[in-house]
Amino acid sequence: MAGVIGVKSLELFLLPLKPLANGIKMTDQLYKNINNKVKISEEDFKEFLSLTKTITVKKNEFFINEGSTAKYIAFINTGVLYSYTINNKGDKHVMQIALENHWISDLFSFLTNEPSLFNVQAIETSEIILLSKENFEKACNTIPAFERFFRLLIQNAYVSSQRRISRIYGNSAEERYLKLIKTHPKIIQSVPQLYIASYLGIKPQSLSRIRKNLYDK
Amino acid sequence: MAGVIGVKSLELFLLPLKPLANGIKMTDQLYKNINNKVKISEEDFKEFLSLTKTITVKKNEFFINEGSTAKYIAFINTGVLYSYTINNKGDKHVMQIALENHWISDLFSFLTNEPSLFNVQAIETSEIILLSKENFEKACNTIPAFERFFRLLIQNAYVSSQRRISRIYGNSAEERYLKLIKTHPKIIQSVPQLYIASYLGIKPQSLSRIRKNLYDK
DNA sequence: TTAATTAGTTAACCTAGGTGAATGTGTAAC
DNA sequence: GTTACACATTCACCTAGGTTAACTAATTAA
Repeated sequence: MAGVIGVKSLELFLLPLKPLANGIKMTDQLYKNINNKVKISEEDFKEFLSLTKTITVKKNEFFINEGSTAKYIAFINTGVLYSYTINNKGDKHVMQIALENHWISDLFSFLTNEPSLFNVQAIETSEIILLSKENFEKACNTIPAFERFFRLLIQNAYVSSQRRISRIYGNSAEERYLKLIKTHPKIIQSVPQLYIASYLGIKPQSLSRIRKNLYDK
Repeated sequence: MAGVIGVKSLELFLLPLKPLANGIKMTDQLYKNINNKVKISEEDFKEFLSLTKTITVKKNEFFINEGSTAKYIAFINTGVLYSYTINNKGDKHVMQIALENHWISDLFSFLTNEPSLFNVQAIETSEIILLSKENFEKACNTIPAFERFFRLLIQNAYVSSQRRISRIYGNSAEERYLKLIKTHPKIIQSVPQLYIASYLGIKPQSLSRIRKNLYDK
């Protein structure tokens, strides 16, 4: 499969996890992210944290490989990851771009243990907090707020994919591009344009042209 | 909102539910549909059935109105329903077409009690089995197999919307049309072409042209 | 530091699908 | 019945985005 050659899978890098330099600040971001959706006590959060491990994914390293089961769900502390499929014609399609303070995984594979349909890869070296399937279930069973949180996460993933279909059908590529950079301005600096183009469903040349038209105006 | 005028909402028709003529056969289909995913005992199924009510939705009647909360999830015994949004430009986009032996609702609204983003309407007079939110929760709490079944239903809805995005990005309208009628041949007889076109993300004229090209070959 | 890749831009040309308008067809309403 | 309206087809023309290819940055590897 094109692109996979020469890049080691994350699995190899999982065990040697190093303690964080700025541990407090980073988990703070995760705490806010969760607390934004469900109210959790600090004790519950600490218990949850003990179930996670924080690792560094190097640029272009794989977090999930298409065909293997997604064993983790990840919260991005710093950095950017993206997920994509390669269809039977050999075209790559970016499905998700996940910036700092967002979650990423192949949720379906993670939940069902079925082989993943996506590759998930780091766009830049990123620090991510991992929750394994096993500990995910532990957290859901022992901390009711987390069960609720993850249910919301899944629901939101579903809704945003529905919204994306509506956007594809109802808006031109230019409109979708403008919407994207308006809601996620950081994406321009941190994500190569060819991935943004793919996410929007167009070719890199077309995105170039669209940008030219926009800035000529 | 265009299309809504003169068509009564389902809510008005909910109470006078009539007993089914061919009750046994119909619930049989539902039993198979559930049992296909999770193994349930006949007693559990009967308990589940007692939580549902079967009604008739007349042609063009609304099952869910955009903006109001989806109070029910429906299993289609006979007939066809479809869901759609109307975006801010006034364009209608068909999001789901649900034939006999399928489930339909606005899952997000149903699960969260948020206002629905979709209209769900009967394409032809249909006989549907309804489960209310209240009884959905009862079923999930008292019958573990049902909790599992509905979790699977939600997961599948999510995956199929992801797959749809891949299909839109990687295939031409003609390819998507061929794929659709191959997997759901019944759709041609029971769904007006303009809805099929909208579901595929193209205009009715374009679908006509595509069909012409196909059958000229 | 340089060679080799990978990413981005531009331009000429092509094509799938959109648009608008005319025409036909089936079916519901009176 | 016939009037009306919603659906389908066809055609001529238009346009957003694809394709190919040449050229220029940027990165990365050696």
